[in-house]
Amino acid sequence: MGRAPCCDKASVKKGPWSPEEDAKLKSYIEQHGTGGNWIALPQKIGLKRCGKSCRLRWLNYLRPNIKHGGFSEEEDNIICSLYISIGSRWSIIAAQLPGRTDNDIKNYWNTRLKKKLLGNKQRNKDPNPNRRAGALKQEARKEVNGSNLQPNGYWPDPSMPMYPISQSEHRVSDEHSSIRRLLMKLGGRFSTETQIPYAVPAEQQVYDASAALVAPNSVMNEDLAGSSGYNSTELDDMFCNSVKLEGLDCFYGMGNVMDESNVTSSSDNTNTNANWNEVSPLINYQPMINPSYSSMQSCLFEESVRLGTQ
DNA sequence: AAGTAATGCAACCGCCCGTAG
DNA sequence: GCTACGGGCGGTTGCATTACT
Repeated sequence: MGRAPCCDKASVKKGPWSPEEDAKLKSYIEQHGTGGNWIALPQKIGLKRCGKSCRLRWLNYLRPNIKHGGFSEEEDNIICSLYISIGSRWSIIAAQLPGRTDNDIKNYWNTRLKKKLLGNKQRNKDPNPNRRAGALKQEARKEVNGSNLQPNGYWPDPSMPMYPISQSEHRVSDEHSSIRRLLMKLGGRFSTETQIPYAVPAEQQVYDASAALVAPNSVMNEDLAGSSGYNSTELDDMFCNSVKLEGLDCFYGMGNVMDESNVTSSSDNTNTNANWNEVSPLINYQPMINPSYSSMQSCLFEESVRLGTQ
């Protein structure tokens, strides 16, 4: 016997929320709170919606101080760094980015960050947009013909074998670990500023495996120091003593502070699973050895070779 | 201008977990 | 200890918009 559904699916409305529904839900929660029971809430306010749908709408859209879009480079780095360490636990990642929801971050990762790493250019950032579609069609044709040349200048470039698309499509489960390995080698630093708009000469595409060995956290701290104004020793002390770092909220809670349950999760204030103490021991930030687009390309190439030999 | 493909995001689905009875 | 239930989460889908031919 299966579980009883949380609501009568035949009588609840689905699809986009109307402004009226938004207003009803928002005003009720602002006045009365959720009452601790999302399932009962829609009946109370006369909404023909599933309780889960109400919860999602509130958390992802109606809640105050929600930020949409416009991810900064710093946020990119945080997302990538945390993805290295904990994988696709979006609610935990969202908890480190005030105003961001897990859904937002998940979408951002799936639609942009991942594609950046895999070498796809964003449409709206294409320096030569008129050529893009034609180049893509050419790529498709050449893949069919067994060629890997990329005339548009984007990675993978002519000197590097392409990540085999037909195979990768059947390796969805490998993709997560593959990207994680890539990010680990890159040390979590991810910047659009480092992208280069032309093909990387083959002689520059040598990946220095020795340089990608795990480095001490203090090196990561040097990175933080650069952006925060603290030196690495101060950072070490602060982390050890649970001092909240101004401008480094993403690392807030690495000590006992978060245990006091007063840390606001951007995704869900009641998210008891987003326990930083539980997760932080798993996190091993590594430095960006060579934060260039070419090094990312080389890493991914190496990864594709590794997958191809499995 | 019309048609097509690609993209981004809101919303849904289904599973897992914690907890009350 | 068992069961039912609600909350929470990650994965996936559907559709509107945008870019391009």
